[in-house]
Amino acid sequence: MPEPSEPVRLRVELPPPSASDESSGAGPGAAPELDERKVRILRAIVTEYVARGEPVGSKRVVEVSELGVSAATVRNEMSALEELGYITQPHTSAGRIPTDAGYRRFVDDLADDPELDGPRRELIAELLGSASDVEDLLARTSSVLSQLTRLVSLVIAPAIAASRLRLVELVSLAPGTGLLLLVADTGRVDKRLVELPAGTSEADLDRVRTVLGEHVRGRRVDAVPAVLRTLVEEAPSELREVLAAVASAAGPALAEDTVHHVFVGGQASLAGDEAFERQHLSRLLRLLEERATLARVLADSTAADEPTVRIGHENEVEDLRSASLVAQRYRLITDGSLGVLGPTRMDYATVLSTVRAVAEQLEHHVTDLSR
Amino acid sequence: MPEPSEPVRLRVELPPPSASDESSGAGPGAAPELDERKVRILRAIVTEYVARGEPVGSKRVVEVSELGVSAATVRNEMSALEELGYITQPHTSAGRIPTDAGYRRFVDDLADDPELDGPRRELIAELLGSASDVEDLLARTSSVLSQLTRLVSLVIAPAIAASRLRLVELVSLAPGTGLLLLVADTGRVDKRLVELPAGTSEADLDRVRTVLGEHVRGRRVDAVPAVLRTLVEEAPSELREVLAAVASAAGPALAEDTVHHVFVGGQASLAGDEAFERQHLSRLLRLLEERATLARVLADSTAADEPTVRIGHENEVEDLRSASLVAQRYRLITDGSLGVLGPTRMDYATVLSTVRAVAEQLEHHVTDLSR
DNA sequence: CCTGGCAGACCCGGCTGGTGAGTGCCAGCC
DNA sequence: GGCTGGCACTCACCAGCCGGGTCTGCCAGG
Repeated sequence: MPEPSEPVRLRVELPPPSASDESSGAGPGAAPELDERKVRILRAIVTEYVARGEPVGSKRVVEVSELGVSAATVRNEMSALEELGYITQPHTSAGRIPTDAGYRRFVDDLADDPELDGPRRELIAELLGSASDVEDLLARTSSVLSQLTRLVSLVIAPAIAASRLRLVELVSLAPGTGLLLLVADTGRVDKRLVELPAGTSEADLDRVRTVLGEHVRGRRVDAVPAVLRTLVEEAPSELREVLAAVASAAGPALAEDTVHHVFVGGQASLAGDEAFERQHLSRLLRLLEERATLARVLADSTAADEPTVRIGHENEVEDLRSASLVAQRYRLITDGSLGVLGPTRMDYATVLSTVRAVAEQLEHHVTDLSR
Repeated sequence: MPEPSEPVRLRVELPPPSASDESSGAGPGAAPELDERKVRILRAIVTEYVARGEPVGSKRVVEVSELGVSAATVRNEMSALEELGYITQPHTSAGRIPTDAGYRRFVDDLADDPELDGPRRELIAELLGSASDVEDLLARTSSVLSQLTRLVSLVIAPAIAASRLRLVELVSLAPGTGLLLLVADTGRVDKRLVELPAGTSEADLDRVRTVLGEHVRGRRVDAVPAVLRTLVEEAPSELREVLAAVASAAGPALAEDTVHHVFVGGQASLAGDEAFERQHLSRLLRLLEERATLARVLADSTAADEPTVRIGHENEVEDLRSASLVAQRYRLITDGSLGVLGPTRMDYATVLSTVRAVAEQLEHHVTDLSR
C-alpha cells in the first residue's frame, strides 16, 4: 500500500528533466498512460475541487462528467487513480482531492489554454495603456495581474545589465556630497550618493561630467565598472580621487540593487485563502519581502516563452511547497519575468490564459512606449 | 449593567480633543481619577496580558504586583476597573483583559518611556550607518523598525513639495520619447516619460535643457508647475510644443506620485499573530497595499514631536480598528513620518522607546548624509 | 476596609451516540 | 470481462453530557 505510489512521487520531484514539455502538453513522455475515461474523471475531480473546495466523491463525478457509467465504476477508476498517485483522500470515507501530481497531469493535459476573453483583454489594455513610464507600466502590470487572478502577482523588471546607459550625471547635492545618476535606455534610473573628496570644486565636477559623458554614456551597463576602473587609472591626478569615488558608488548600483526590482501585488489574497495555515502564510509573506530570493525563483521558472507552472512540491524553495507558481518570461530589451503565486488549488486554465495575455500585452505596450 | 460603561466608551471614541496630552502622561485631564492601587492593578493586568497573552485573574495580579493585599481585595478593585471600562472578561469566570480604554490609560500613565537599551541603539546606528542614499536610508529604517519590534513598520518619505530642484534633465531615450528627470535636494529622483512632438531635433532639446536649467533648477518643487506654464507661454513658437509636453509630464510627477512613497516592512509578523482573524488579516494587508491611504493615516497621526499612539477603536480607518499604531514625525528637510502597526496587545513601553529612538537616529543620519 | 471562604458560572477536554457521506467489495447481469 | 446495484463499513461531524479546573462575586467576620 505505501510503496506503489513511489515511482510517481519520484517523477513529480524531478520536473527539470522534462521541463520543456511540462506546460505544453505536447508529449506525455514518461507519464503513465491513462485511458480516456480516467483522464476525464481526473479532469472532473480537479475542476470540481477547484470550483467548490470540497473533496469530490464518485457521485458528483458522475453528475458532472457526462460519461455514461455508474458511480460504482467511477469508484473503481478513482481507486486506480489514487494508486497512481494523482488523487488522494483527506480521510477515509471522504471524497478525493487532487495531489500535486494530479494537478500536474491536469495541467499537462490542457490542450492549450484558450485565449482570454474579450472584456478581460480590454481591461488589461486599458490599464496598461495609461502608463506614464516603464516603472509605472510594470507596477500596473502587477496590479492588473492580481486583480484578474485574485492571486499574488509578481513582476520582475528586466535586468539592466545588457541595456545601455543613456545618461550619466553627477549632481552636487551639498558640499562633499554628490548624487550619481545612471539612466538606462529602458528608462530605468538608478542613483547613488557619492562622497566627494574634500576640496572638490565645481570645476572638477564639470570635468568629471565631461569625462563620464564621453566614455561611459552609450556603453553597456555591465561594461561600465571596467570602463570606470580604466578611467580612474588614466585620469589626471587631481580628478583621480573624485573618479574613484564615482567608480566605487557605481559598482553596487549597477550590480545587486538592480536585480531586486520586484513588484508584488495582491498579497491580501493569501490571507483570505483558507488553504494556507497560519504558518504557511507567515512564511510566504516573509518570502515576498525577500525580493532577491523572489527574483531568483521567478527567473528560474521562466526559461521558455510559454508560461511555466510549478505546483507545490515542484518548487525548490521550501516555503513555496504549499503553493503554486505560474510564471512567464517577457521581453523588454532584455528578459524580465512575471507571474502569479497562489494555492495549489487554483484555476490553472484561466490563470495560464491570463498570465499569457498579460505578458503579451505588456510587450506590446513596451514597444509603444519606447518608440 | 449594560449602561454604566457608556460614558467611558464615549471618551475613547473621541481622542482628538485631548490629543496633546495623550501620549505625554502629563495631565490626567478628563479621565476619571484612579487611586494608586487601581493604577497598579491595571498596570499589572496590562503587563501580564501583553506578556502571556492569557486573561489574568486576581490571583496572578497578587503574585505579580507587590501590593500586600489579598486576591479578594484585588477582585473588588478589578470589578471597579471593569465598571470604569478599563478591563473586561472574555467570558464569565475567566480572568480580565484590557479594553482599548485600558491600554489608553496604561499608555497615558507611562511616565515617559525610558531610553532604549544600549545594544539596540547600537544596532540601529549600525544598520542606518551604512545607507548609501536617502531612499536606502528610509528602507533600512523600515527594516530596523520591524526587526526590533517584530511588528509591521511604516516609513513615509518626506513630501518633496518644499524641497528644491537640484537638477532638471531631459534625456532622449528614443526618437519621439524623452525622459524627464527631476532631482530634489533630498536626493529624491522622480522621472517621467515625455512624448516629444514629431520632428523635435537634438538642438531643440538642447535649448529646452538650457531653458529648464536656467528657470527651473533651484526652485521649490511646488512652484515648478507654475513656472513651467509661464515658460510655455513665453517660449519661442518652435519650442512651445516641447515645453508643453514637459510641463504636462512634470505636473503629476511632482504631485501625487510623490506622496505615495511608503516603505513597509515585516508584514509577515501580522500573519503570525493569533490576535488577528483571517478577515482582519486580509483587510490589514489590503490596507498596507494602498499606499495613499497609508500615507494619509500616518501623517494624520503624527502631529506632535512625541510618538503618538492610536489604539484599536481610536483609529479612524475602519480596518485599523483591530490594531494599534505607534507613529512619530521626523524631519528631513520637510516632515516625514514613521511608525509601527501591530495588535492592540503590544508592548507599548518598548515600542514607544524604539520608535522614538529610531526617529532620532534617522534624523542624525540624515544630517550626516546631506552634509 | 480587608480577608477567607464558599457557591456559582463557565471553559475545556474527553467521551458518547447518532447521522450522513463516501468508500470498497461482491455477486450478478449483460 | 466489464459494468452495475447493493450492502456493510469507516470516519468526520455534531450535539449533548460529564468532570476538572479556574476565576469570579458575594458575604460574614475580624
